[in-house]
Amino acid sequence: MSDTAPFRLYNTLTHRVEPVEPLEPGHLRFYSCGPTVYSYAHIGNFRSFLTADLILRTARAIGWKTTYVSNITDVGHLTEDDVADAGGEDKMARALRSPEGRRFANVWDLARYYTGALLDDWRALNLIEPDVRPRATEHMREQILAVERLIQTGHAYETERGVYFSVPSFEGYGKLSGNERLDRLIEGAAAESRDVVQDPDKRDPRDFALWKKDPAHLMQWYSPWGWGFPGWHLECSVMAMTYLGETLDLHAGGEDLIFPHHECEIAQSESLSGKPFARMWVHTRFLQVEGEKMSKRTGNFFTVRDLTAPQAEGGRGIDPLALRLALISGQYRKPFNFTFDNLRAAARHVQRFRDADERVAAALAADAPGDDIVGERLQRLYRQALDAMLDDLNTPAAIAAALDGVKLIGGIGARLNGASARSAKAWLDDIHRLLGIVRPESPTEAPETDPLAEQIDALLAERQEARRRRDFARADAIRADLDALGIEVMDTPEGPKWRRKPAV
RNA sequence: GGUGCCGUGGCCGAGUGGUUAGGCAAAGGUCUGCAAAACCUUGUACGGCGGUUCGAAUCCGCCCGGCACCUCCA
Repeated sequence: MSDTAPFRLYNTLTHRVEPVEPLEPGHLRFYSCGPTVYSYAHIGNFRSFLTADLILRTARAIGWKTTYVSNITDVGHLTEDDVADAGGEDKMARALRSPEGRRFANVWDLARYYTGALLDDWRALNLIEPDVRPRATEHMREQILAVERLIQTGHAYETERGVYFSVPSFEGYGKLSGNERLDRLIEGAAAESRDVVQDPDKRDPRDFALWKKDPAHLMQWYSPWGWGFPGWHLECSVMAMTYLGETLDLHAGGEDLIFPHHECEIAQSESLSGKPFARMWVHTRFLQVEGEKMSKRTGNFFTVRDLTAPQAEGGRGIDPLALRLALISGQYRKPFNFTFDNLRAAARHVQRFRDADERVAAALAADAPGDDIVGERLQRLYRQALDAMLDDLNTPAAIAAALDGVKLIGGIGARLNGASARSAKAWLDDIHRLLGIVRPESPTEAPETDPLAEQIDALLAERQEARRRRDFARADAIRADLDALGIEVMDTPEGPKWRRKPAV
């Protein structure tokens, strides 16, 4: 694939869409900030993870090798401290005290549980498994060593409460976020009237914690500065450099991470290595839900499992692939409004892909003779989809091309001979590799047996018998009964088929 | 106050100087006992005001509006 357009992404650092140019040509080294595992991940988290996933899929589609690292933050960092309570609150500790958290013996147990839940959601949404999924708690030694080195080189200092990175010691602070002027920062922060607890011994208000001394924290490690825990920003620097080298090709995360998290990562990492930390930064815009900021208070807060769990288990029974498609239906960099209308459309689209896939499989089995009448056009459509993705992940355009292909396959109908079906199959495979929306990639634990299957089959048999007698009133009555059960019946040349009606 | 993203038809959402985006919803049609699915047909929109141009949704200026971030916290 040497004739492709360049892969271009918007680089927060330069404020421009520019070609992705791996240090080692054809090998993308990529770090994506993962979540803190103190509860179930929500759909906003997953929008960011999906951006990373699509970057990988696109890179692989043009034949690149990828090394993908995405961390799990399992250290209990502090919550925002609106109440000016001393030192804020450990997120893990708070989660442990919450109604959902009481069943866990301790914070470690809690972190382990929510890590598992994250991985389940990850697979359900067809996200590519990272090559390395490092955990902050498993890289304590590296973090402590990094702090020691920063102290030795004059980039950090110790106070009674912790160890801080000295922002004035790093010239480039602010180059990512544009927060380069101290007075403006202070002005803005003051305007927010946020009283955050400050360590009075800090030398500069911008200095940030590398290590916090806290004998009360539920997660503690012993360090040269006594018992405590690492600053939040540090883990990503350390784990990224451990697995990807001192300079990464690409670093991604949610837009909230631009400042201070990524700004601080740059300061630490470049002070440690003396080299550029990441060549390119990609940030995913926050989503809104039904036009509003997603928040628990307004009741428009959704975790992945709120939507995908079966209705019997309190979820909404939404196809995970429909959720995936809905979440990527807007470009990652634009404001995105997640609505149930979107979700409904996505569910239909996923169903169209699935139907096309099945139709093609059937045609493949039948293997009717004839020339390939779709291959060329499908190839062109794949090309369009790929080009769209290469252009700063233009998912709406890519999905449009994919839907055009589905329509093309549908339009062929019965004339889908063996040769055409082979082309269509190859096309669906390609589209699926690129966008991940055609089929589930990991086996679902629940087998596809519906508890009502027996009853449904009996009713369908009775209906077939009624139809044979041309007793259509009876047949339609049975259809209505099934409809009441949430079952949709479709009469096909091969006999009746049924499926559960979509949840949205 | 600073920084950044954005404003397209009923809705979602591409397009970035002149030629069809695509989808959802809606209406009509083909097919079907009826439905569903699939396919066909129907939509001339670009926040406002100026400017540049033969020509602007697309470039420039101003204005209006939306969203996000702004320190030790995800």
